[in-house]
Amino acid sequence: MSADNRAWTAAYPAARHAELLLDWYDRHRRRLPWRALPGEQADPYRVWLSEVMLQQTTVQTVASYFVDFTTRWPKVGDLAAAPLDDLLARWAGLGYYARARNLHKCAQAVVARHGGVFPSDPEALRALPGIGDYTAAAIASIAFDVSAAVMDGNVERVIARLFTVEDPLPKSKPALKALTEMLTPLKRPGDYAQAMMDLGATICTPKRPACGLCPVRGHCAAWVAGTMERYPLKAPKADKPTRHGVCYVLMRKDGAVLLRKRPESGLLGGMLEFPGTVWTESAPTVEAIAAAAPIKADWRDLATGIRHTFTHFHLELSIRVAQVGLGYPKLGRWVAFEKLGDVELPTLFAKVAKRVLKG
DNA sequence: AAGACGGGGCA
DNA sequence: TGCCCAGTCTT
Repeated sequence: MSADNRAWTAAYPAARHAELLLDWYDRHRRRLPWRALPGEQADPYRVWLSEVMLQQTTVQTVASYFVDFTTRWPKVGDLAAAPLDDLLARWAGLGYYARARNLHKCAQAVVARHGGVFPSDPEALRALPGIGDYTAAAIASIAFDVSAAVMDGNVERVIARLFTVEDPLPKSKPALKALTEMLTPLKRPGDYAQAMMDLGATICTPKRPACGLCPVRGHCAAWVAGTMERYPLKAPKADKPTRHGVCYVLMRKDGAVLLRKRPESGLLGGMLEFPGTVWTESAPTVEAIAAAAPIKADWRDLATGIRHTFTHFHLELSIRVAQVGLGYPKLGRWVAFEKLGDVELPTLFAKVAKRVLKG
């Protein structure tokens, strides 16, 4: 850290910063389905559910899922009692399906370990499935008024700019966390955390931040220097390989298609898929393609397949289609084509279905 | 410490 | 179309 940086940090007016931010939040707070009204106590169940959904996922995407979940399962005990497959079906499209499996485990643990009441202690929360540092601090501060430092990607960016942190992420995380702890107030810690995240999402954006609207720009080292977009610095990322595969869409006479269940853990764990080859970096051999067919049939190759990008690889998936009569109950799970939206089908395979429909 | 793990938004 | 975004768990 530079001498300038140390001096700025040592002299930082943390109390004034929190005051300005909370005042801005009171005037501009976003109305979101999971937020309590001003002055009302937040429901820990709703805070937990929303925070898990918001991991790696935008507010816009989460909103409708949150309403659906809380309508269907109003209390944590309702979620704990639901079959996992029902939960996965409603989660389909949100991604990171381990979150849904852990959501179910966590609901059951809250019932079993805590009598159906969420604990307020960040350490106890942190011990529950699917709750890490971020979510534990978010629940403790938002639902229980515990002064815990909440740091997500938005907060990391805001802090890196306020203090012109020169170390790249993820190496800088401990320093950013220490600065967040220094700034988090004892009063209204939950509103402070939500204010920082709102600021990062709406004003202190990755590109072209709207500093003219920022309540704390006068206390922002990057704004003073005019170098906002330089922060946060990041370590270079590895490039993604491309994998290839073939999948089979077997259409039954009555309009149902054949699906099978993926293994409970790993990529798209516990979700449904169209049968097919494994996905490999070298294109699958003719033998491997033939061996992956669910039955011998007159398979027709679609002219264009699907390209889909996962976190760590691209996938090019070719599609083969065939028709059969009724029967074949043992082959897998038959689902009516128009009911594919109601089952635990990840977006990748929803794209495959859509492509088949278009020919 | 590094890699696994989706899908949506935006240029 | 291609690039960016970013919590938790596992190894």
